[in-house]
Amino acid sequence: MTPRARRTPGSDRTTIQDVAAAAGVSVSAVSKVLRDAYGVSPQMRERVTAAVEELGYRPHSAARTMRGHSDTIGVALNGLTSPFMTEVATGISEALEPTRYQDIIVSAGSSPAAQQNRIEALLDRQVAGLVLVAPWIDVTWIEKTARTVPVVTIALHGSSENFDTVVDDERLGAQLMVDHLVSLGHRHIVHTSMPPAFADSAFVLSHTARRQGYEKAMLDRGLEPDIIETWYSEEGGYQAAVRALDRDTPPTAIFAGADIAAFGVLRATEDRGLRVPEDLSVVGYDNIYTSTMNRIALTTVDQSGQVTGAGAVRLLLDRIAGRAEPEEFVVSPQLKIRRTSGPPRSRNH
Amino acid sequence: MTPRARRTPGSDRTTIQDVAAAAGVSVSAVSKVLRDAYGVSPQMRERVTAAVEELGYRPHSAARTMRGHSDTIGVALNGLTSPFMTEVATGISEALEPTRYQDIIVSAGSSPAAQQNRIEALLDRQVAGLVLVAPWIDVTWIEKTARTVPVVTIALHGSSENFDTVVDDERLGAQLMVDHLVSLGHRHIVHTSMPPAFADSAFVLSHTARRQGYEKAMLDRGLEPDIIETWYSEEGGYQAAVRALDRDTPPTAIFAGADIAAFGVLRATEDRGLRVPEDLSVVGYDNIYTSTMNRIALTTVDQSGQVTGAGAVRLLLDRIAGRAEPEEFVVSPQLKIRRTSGPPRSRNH
DNA sequence: CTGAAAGCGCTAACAA
DNA sequence: TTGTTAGCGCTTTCAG
Repeated sequence: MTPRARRTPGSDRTTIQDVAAAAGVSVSAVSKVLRDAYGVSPQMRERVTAAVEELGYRPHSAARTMRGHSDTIGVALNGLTSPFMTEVATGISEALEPTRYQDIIVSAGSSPAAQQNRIEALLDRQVAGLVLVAPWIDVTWIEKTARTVPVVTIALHGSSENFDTVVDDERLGAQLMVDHLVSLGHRHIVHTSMPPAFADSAFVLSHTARRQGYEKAMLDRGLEPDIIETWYSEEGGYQAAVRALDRDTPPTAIFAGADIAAFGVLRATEDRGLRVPEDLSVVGYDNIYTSTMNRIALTTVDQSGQVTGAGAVRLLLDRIAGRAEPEEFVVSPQLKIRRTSGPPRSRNH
Repeated sequence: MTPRARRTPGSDRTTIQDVAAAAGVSVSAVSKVLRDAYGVSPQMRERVTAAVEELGYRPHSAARTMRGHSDTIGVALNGLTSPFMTEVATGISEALEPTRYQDIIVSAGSSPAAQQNRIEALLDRQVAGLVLVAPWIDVTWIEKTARTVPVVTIALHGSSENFDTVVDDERLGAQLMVDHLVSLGHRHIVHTSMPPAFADSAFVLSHTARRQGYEKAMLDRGLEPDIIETWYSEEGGYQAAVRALDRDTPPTAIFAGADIAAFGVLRATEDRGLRVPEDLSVVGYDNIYTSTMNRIALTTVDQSGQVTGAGAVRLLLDRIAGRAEPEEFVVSPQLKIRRTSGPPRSRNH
């Protein structure tokens, strides 16, 4: 029962061989018990379980993986800094809790090349499935990848062939917000956005869907869309606000594409001594924690990161189990009216 | 039945064998080129590289791992919700960028059992090293683990034997804050903390170090420490503030152990119509993004998550390279004086 | 119901 | 300098 001389690193590791020897059974028996495979007698199960317990045995993940048995789900985020991202990640982890899968997260960065690189690294690790959150990557590449491994994307709007998608209904969310502002009396509403991720594609990322929702909602009400393209960041929001407020006829409301950008807008109003919402209504999208604080009280749109993450997991597990037709899971947004929006001052007429 | 008929192991994957065949050389030659090992002729290198390129070959990570060649660093966080955590994680990723290692992150949860479980899962994946951020785990277990795999902890204060530590000098940070408040004229300063992680141990986690720093600083100035133990959360801060303000002689300043708790304190002041800092100074620790906003402008202590993460990587790589003696890397905190702290109202005597 | 044995893709002796 | 080959720890036919 002495395993032959080991010479590799990690020589003190308990292997399935050790367990088999201790239990006085074959390795395949141990393997079967471990995997709950069919055809093991209760007493065999018991002996093995006891040996596993006693030796503190844990299966070698890489060895399993080599036989095509990965129980790892890879999650690629394009950064940990956005609270929505982390909420999604938390939702994924929680949804995976009761399953045999565990997730590993990589922060993939925002450049397409870096993201692709990190995702390939995940693939090299033979993940059982992939969740791509707001992938800033050519969709044909995703389609190709999805033919090899189950994939579900989050925040990518469009009809996929080989992977599933989970999206917030951002067109609706943007519409809710425009409705809110219009009902307050606003006519000139600026939206801050950022450049589309894909040049010519049937797919768009969240921010573009928000922008489209805004455009349509404005047009539907006979109002003229007014979009300023910067970036979803505090500074981006600030820049956009400066540009909007420098105009001859500044807007009465600024609808930032993201809460973080709305904070930049807020900073611009403070710089100029404008009161919110009396002089300018400022609203966002995402409902991150900071927005809920009493001193901020930003009117925004909430999309549950928890629900989003959990939906992605459900779809992914389905797909791992064999489903091949693409599915889409749509999360409903919810308007959160707080104190940064109000009726415009009737400044003229 | 097998649900995953799609990916028969070996069917569509390009292996090192394929590359060898395509290049007309042996597998070991390919392996050597891939690993930049000694003893390959330039022309061999070129042929192999060309074949790798053409076939789009990528090494199978699990197979490498089985030969003891992991290039994965595991990072265990006890949650993604704390901005400091994510900043550290970002720092780690960035510091790993130029190396051959890549990090994978697991959100380990806050219960010791769950954390241990997730860390073991990382170990099963044969990581080359481990970064444990604020591990809420029995240190003897960490010591034991660290004898098997290189480990560095973040936010764990104490002298380790088998692993390295990166800490913010939180005792100093707390002292800076007490100094600041005292110099403003405060005498009665309440500190909000949370229960120590370890019952009897030479090790303490950040929050306990902050508390110790506060206690010592108060005592050094002949002032009486006044600690309320709740939790580092908005609600925890709120509860602590309620208890402090309900006293016969309420404090003139509350030093929350974390910014997030300070926000709860702020909410309590709003509930009671207290002005900050006129009626009460409120300060925190961490300098998270929200605290920097103009509308919050929380006085706090900054500890760079970037520097912390990068420090952890440096130590870990050193240790992987062979260093055995434990090292400690101390990050200096910095006081950020903003608008929630000011002189106490001279209400009486 | 149980066990022997053949690999999974790769690295590292060891030979040539 | 290059190639051959024996495993790493596990799963999985396929016999017993």
